[in-house]
Amino acid sequence: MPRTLDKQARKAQLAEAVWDVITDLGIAAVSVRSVADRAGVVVGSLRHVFPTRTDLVTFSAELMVQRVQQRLAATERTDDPRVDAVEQLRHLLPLTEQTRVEFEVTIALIAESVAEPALTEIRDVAHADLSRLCTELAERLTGRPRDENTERAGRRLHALVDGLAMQLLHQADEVDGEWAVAMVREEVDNLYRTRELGEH
Amino acid sequence: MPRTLDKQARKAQLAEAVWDVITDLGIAAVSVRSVADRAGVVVGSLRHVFPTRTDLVTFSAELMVQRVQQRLAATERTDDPRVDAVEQLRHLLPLTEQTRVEFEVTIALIAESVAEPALTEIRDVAHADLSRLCTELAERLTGRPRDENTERAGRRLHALVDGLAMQLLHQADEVDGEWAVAMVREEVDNLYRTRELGEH
DNA sequence: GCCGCACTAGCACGAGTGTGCTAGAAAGGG
DNA sequence: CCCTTTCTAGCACACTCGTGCTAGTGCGGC
Repeated sequence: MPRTLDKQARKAQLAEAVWDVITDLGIAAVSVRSVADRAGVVVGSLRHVFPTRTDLVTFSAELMVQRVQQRLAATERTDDPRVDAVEQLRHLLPLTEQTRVEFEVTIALIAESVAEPALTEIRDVAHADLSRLCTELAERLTGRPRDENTERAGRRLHALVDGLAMQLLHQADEVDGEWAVAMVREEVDNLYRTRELGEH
Repeated sequence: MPRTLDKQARKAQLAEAVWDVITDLGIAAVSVRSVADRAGVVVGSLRHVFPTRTDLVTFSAELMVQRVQQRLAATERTDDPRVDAVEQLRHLLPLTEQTRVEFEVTIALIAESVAEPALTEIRDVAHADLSRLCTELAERLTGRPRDENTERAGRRLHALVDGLAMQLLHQADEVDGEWAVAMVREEVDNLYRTRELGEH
């Protein structure tokens, strides 16, 4: 086998360049040339890994979803389901530089998905996963099996987190966003309280 | 004065063509040519009204915000603040073809605003207006003057509506979305209940 | 009538786009 | 050593883009 490079690392490097361009110049500025420049690579090399622009942007979308899910899975568990829930949901809010980038990129990809069918599927899967997570959290918090109540609670939690994310995006970077976390905690505590009600 | 056309109507016609293109092909496909084609007008005519692309898209953003606010203002009042609140908030959810278009366009404009500073301002103003509406609704529902409690309730309401909108967008067109309205109603009823608590 | 301006129609240019293609460089296996 | 395969580098083509510009067209006012 002749000279071979770490293809996964190269792909990740290019995907990160895509995110850079999106946050700096917007999704419209994402072209094979701009991304190659940003990654410090010539167009030919980029196209050796991603033959078309669609390949490039769909991969960066997939990697983004994957990264978020890894982070979600990596939050360690405690014996208090409330703490766990808040800790996981916190990772979905644009509170840090990283999560802020993630959210901006997500918005851009949603906007682009009208023209790029492959993105629609990625987005749908990610959304369904998030929805499932929220429902599971609701089950764990209330201590009840899945029924229409826990499902509704899960959807509500999901909506709250998405809406708070939207609001944090409109808020300047330096302003503190812990009020949003407090609001999530409140919702989580409310769900937990119904469990205590049932146990009594 | 030589031959003169209704400039406002022409601008609106072109703005609607912009929305059409966004929902069909995505924001990336919005060009002076595609929009002129969609509106059944030659590029020269479009450019007589909107000299640059930026003028075109900022105006369509402004018109969109204006339309939504007109509809909000046009919802007639009853003597029950709960009914009023739900009726107004319903207009912010992508439940009909029209509101669905509005939401998709909003997403597209958010994505584009990274590259187009004028859009950022429009978006910020619209978001602040919506935030104010939600706070006012919270005040009216609880029957309390503005304080940190009603403000938090307003933010919560706002987040819920935005999040539900996001979820409805991911839901196929034909599926019923009244569950989201029910969730809004639930939240509104909860706020109203704290008023009864205070009155007792 | 006919003058003047709002409007229509479209050409032209330079820049940027995605992608097909080819030629060279580099590195591991024989 | 050389040979094969991966990767790099870049040219070329057809196309779209925004915008500057000019020539025509038709209507309202005099």
